Formats: sequence, structure tokens, C-alpha cells
Amino acid sequence: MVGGTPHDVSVATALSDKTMGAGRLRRLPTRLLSLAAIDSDRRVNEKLATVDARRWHYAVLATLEEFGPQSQAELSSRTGIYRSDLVTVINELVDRSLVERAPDSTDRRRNLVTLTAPGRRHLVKLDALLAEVENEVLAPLSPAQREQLTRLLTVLVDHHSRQM
Amino acid sequence: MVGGTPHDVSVATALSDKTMGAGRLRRLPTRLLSLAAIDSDRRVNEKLATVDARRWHYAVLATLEEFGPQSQAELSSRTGIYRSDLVTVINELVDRSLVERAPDSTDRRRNLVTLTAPGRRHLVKLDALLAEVENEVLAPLSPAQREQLTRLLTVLVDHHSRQM
DNA sequence: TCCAATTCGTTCGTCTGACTAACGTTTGAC
DNA sequence: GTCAAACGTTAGTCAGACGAACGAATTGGA
Repeated sequence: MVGGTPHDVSVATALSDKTMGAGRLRRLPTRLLSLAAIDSDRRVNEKLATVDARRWHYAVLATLEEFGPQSQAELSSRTGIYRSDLVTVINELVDRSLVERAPDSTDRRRNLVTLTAPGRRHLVKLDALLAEVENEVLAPLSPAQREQLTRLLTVLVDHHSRQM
Repeated sequence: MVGGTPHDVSVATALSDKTMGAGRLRRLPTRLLSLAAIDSDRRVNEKLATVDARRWHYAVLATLEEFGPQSQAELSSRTGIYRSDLVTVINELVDRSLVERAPDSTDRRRNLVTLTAPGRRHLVKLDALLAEVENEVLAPLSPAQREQLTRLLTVLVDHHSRQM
């Protein structure tokens, strides 16, 4: 048996048992966020893998279509991809002829990344695939709930990303 | 319905949106989920690191308190930690004397993992820390919105985790 | 005008987490 | 008694987040 030191564990039980109820884990928002994102990410990756794409490909292509040709630094800050990782992503997109990378004549430190016609077409395809995934991920939610979730998450993300 | 907030979606008017409105990236739920989770995870990890803990430590300790002593396989399915990764987590917890791992006499394939008194105390501390993080993460949301978000995420997670 | 600080792209490397494969031991079903 | 499955474990892959540093180019200030 345990030798001596009869510790009273009332400290632990007093706080947790009745006040928090069961399933503290199951209701922990940070954990829910993690789990939901893991599942969502996995589905996105699987779906995009069917057309030899990765998540970041979409982010870059969509940003290029929205804001036009731009430097990698701009792409980095707009997509949230780290500058160092962006290099690889652009390489992959160039390999697939979806974007072009050329030195900026007005500022030779920069590269101008431009969406190509195939890239634009590819983006349309990715849009469709992501719409499918979105439907899978949000399957148990009504349209109103989906809108709600999107709104809440937007508030969170915007709030935590406004000092760059 | 989305009551209140009259001008909510106002970004889409600038560009020629034949296929889709502008800001498709910013409103993509799967992406929002990812970004929110990344931020949340980072904060959780930083906070837990201050007491030499990791995220999974909490999951295991909380599960042990809720369901009592159990095998690693049970812990795995309840926490979502892969069996292979769980080994390391249990090792770390054993090193810190927060749990005990002993062979199950009734089934010698299994290990029975048991929460110790220090483990119980540690769990209380982690609870407090996670409450702080939760406040940071959900800062821009009202209590009602936090409840809403938790509910929506719970629906998602429950729906996608019922094949074990 | 010249020098210092900054920006940009890039390389390299670290760290964590999700996930698979395989293997020996043990158990239960047949 | 045999065989399939469950269990814990080891090893390893892969992607993503993140930091450090560096050369080339640019900008701003003395």
C-alpha cells in the first residue's frame, strides 16, 4: 500500500465535480477548435490531393486573382504563408505552369508573381472541390448555422491578426 | 436569420464577380477554422509550456479524472490521441508523477493508467491556465457568442467522430 | 553622395503534430 | 490448439509553423 502521507484531495474535487460537470474536455472551445480544424484540414488536403494540389496553392491562386500580380512578400502577408515556405509553394505552382515568377523591373529585389490562364482555370476547379469539402465539413449545420459559424470565426480571425 | 448588423457583406462590389464574389479566401470556412485553430493552439501551447505541460497532457488527465483508471487504448479513443503518440504522452506524465502505468492483472496486454494525487492537483492548475487562454482566444466574442460557437463546434466534432 | 538600415527572396534547420506500418505479447473465439 | 484480433510499443513519414541568417537591391538620412 501507499506508505503514509494521507493527503486530502478535497482541493481537486471541490472545484471540478459539481461546478464544471462532466465533459469539461468535450466542451473546451480551444479543443473543439483544434479537433474541428484537424478534421477539416484532413478533408481539404485529401480532396486537393486528387488534383495534385495543396492547401496553400489555393490561397495563393485566389489571392492572385483577387489582387492581381504581386510580390512574394505581399502574397505572404495576405495569405499568412511564411516567406520561407512561400518559396516552395511558388516553385510548385511554377512547375505546374499555374503562375509565373519574374523579377520586378521597378524593384529588382522583388519577384512579380502572376496568375496564368491555366492557373485561372485551375482555380475554378479548386473552387468547386473546396465547395464539396465545405459541404462535407459543415454537413450537420443548417445554412443559417453555417453563416453563423463563419461570422464568429471571422470575428476571431480578424481580431487576432490585426497588427501585421 | 442574421439579425442586426445591416451592412455585413460589403466587399463583393468592387471586382467583376462573374464567378464568385471577392474575398472568397477570407470567408472560406475551412480556412477560417484552420487560422483560428492555429492561433488558439499556439496560445494554448505557450500557456501550458509555462508549467512544463503540453496540450495532450490535459486531455489525458481530464479523461482520467472523468472516467477513472483505464487502458491506453481507451485513453486513445477518448482523447483522439493516436496510440503510438499516446505512449510518449504517458511517459511524460509518468516522469512527472502525474499518472501511474501498471500492467492490468486481468488482461496482461493492457496497461492501466491511473491518475495520482499530484496529477489531480496539476489538473486543477491546468484548468485555470486554460480558462485564461480561452478568455484570450474568445476575447472579441460576447458570452452569448462564445456559447454559440461552442455549440456549433460541438455539433461538428460530434458529427465527424462517430465511427469508433 | 555615401553609409546604414531595411526589404526581399532564399536556404537551411528546428519543432510539433498527424498518421502508418510493423512487431511481439497476450487474449478470446472457434 | 490454432488463428485472428487487441494491446502497447518502436520507428518512421509527411506536412505545417516558425526562426536565423545571408546576399542582393533599395531607401533614407547625414
